[in-house]
Amino acid sequence: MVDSMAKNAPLSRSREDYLAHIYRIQAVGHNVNTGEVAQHLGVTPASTSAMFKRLAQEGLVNYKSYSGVSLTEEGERAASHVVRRHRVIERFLTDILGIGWERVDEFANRMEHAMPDEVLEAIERLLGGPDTCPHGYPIPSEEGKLAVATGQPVEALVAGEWAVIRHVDESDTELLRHLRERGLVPGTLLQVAETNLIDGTRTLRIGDSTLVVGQRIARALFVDRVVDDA
Amino acid sequence: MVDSMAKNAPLSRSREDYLAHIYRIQAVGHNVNTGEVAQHLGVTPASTSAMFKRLAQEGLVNYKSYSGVSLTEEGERAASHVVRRHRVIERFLTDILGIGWERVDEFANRMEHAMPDEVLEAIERLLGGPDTCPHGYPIPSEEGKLAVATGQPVEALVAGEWAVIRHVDESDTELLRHLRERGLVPGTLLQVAETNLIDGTRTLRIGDSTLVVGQRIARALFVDRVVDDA
DNA sequence: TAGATGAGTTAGTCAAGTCTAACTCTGAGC
DNA sequence: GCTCAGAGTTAGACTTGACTAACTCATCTA
Ligand SMILES: [Mn+2]
Ligand SMILES: [Mn+2]
Ligand SMILES: [Mn+2]
Ligand SMILES: [Mn+2]
Repeated sequence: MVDSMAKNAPLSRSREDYLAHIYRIQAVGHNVNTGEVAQHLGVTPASTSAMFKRLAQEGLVNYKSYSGVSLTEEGERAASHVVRRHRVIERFLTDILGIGWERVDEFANRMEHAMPDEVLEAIERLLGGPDTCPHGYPIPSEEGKLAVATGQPVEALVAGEWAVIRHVDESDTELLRHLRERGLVPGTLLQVAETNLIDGTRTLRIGDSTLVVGQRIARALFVDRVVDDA
Repeated sequence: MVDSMAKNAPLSRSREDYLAHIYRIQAVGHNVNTGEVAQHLGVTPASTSAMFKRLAQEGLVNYKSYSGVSLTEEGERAASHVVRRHRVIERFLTDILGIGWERVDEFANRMEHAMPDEVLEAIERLLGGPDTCPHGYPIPSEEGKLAVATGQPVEALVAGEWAVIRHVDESDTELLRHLRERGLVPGTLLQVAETNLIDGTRTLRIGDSTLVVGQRIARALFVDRVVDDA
């Protein structure tokens, strides 16, 4: 309830993008350095440094020169709102409008900054309160609570293990189309039948069919192990 | 087909707003002066002058100092796209999301700049190709063709005349709520039963009921006369 | 433990878009 | 035809957020 001197000016588009990317990097446990943020956002490290300083001044991140940033409580609140908008919009685009999941991340990146709260809430009601985006990432609640994204890359599994796909890397359009065409979507149960350590390929069993995938895919699919109690 | 040196950089949000407002003013036959645009956009006349110069340089408007602007062919194409997005979004907000018509203009003003073409087309398909916004204004076609908005204010009618509401002024939230509650929406048939020239009120007959309205409403309702062939 | 390497920061510049204050043009009324 | 009020324009400043080029710091290696 303490409002901590909140000037209620809405955040600029730029700030929202920086915060959301910091949030996503933080969510996978990495510590957030200038270069990684710059790369994700397609700006120079110099610009990122400048923005880190502004965000720190405004109390949205903790920033120590040469050692990266972390979100403050206020920054995390703001960031989770943006990520929430992003993921709900993605769901809307795929589920209601029928747009392919390989394109919705890009579209949501634009739309996430221009969506009034009331509109977002109406969309969420229409969708029936989804809890993940189409790529499997959890949607933060209104209050900023986020279900922890479990999962590790298929690369980490050994032959014989069963697993369920939880989420997939959403940054590569080509790869996403590829995955969907092969049924490699969140929720799918699979078994690693064979791992070929020479060339990095894996043979996956999905239902009745088998599929050989290379390293690129083995790193983009995040799964939870399932105990084989057959 | 002639591309006339089109650098395909997308227009800035600001340019889109200026162009769209110029378009709307031009559509009702007014000539477009600095002050009116400035007022609509909530900026100073100085800023508007500066933008007129930029738009002229880019070939989007014809501009002669001290005598206003008009859209070039290219400017009209760009402007009609923005207005089209605005009005389709309004329809989406009212018809699919159930948001009240008094708020959708404001929301659409933000969203109109962040809506990819593919998303807009999908929304339009979902709506079944609407041809007006919720307030009755025509939606320009993809190619920029616009059905002419007919209609004159109720103020212009004399006692006894019948008319159909075509569109309503959409800028005033309070007024819009008021109108909807009284059934004064596009498509409604009414008769001016009486005009009181002393205080500017009119008595309207709608279906079985009558309604006394003042000047504010009489100027906000745009109607087409209907011949009374009873 | 002294470099060297590369990530990160600072300094300086730029473009877009806004503002205020001071000006200049236009046309309505005399 | 003057004149002058008000609409419109110019001048100059500011903010945001980006860039390049030159620097500085941290760390890893020899
Ligand atoms: Mn974005
Ligand atoms: Mn996603
Ligand atoms: Mn707008
Ligand atoms: Mn409308």
